[in-house]
Amino acid sequence: MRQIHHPSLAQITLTDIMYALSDPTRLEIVARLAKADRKMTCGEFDLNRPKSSLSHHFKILRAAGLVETMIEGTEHMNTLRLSEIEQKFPGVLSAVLQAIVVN
Amino acid sequence: MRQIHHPSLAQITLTDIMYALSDPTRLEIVARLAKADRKMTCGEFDLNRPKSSLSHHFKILRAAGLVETMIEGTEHMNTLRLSEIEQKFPGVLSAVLQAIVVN
DNA sequence: TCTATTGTTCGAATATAATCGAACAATAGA
DNA sequence: TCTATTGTTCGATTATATTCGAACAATAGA
Repeated sequence: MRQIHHPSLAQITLTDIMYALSDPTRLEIVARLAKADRKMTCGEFDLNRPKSSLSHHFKILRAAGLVETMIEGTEHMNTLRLSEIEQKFPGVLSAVLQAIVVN
Repeated sequence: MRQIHHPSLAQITLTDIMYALSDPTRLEIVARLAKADRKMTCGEFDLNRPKSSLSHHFKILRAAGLVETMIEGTEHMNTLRLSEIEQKFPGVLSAVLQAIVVN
């Protein structure tokens, strides 16, 4: 477990971002992270799904570069990489987040 | 053939949009349509693929609400539904288009 | 050292998507 | 009516994703 890989800004692609956001569960996770604006453990999002399924979705969010996960004890603390994504793709993620709130 | 179904604004979902934009070929089609800013036939995008594959991608773009196709003679004229999508999800598609141009 | 907690990985089943040739449909124009 | 043009639909194959239980790994705290 120990270390978790995160892509650098240069490695993040628009298609990966779009793909990660095309699943309702993942979109929900991203929305909750944005709204909370703090580190959240995987368990806090009590979506109605087994651990292994959630772990899978977090893996995709991390691989896309949307979520950063830092290990603190036995917990995995997740944050949205909002400012970084905004730097690379200005307006994309912020507009998506706004769209989730409104719609 | 005759008529082609297009979703109404109310039927368009963010996840469908994200999914449609997660494929490089479709993203390319959307980018070309935006840049051209005019009606384009399917054949004009000479992507290196068989007709049936392109037809499949256009179908998904239409179903997501991104592309409108009007039949003129034997040709199918495609346009981006940019202003409509902007109305429902302000900033999302325009930011994506900008990101394609820059990156 | 034992146990509880948190999350990942594995493996297998199921579902969804991409790809492309061939056949088909609609229309324009000769 | 015949033919060329433009795309769609069908059907089959291959590739990717999703889902979830079970086993595993890392750590904290008793």
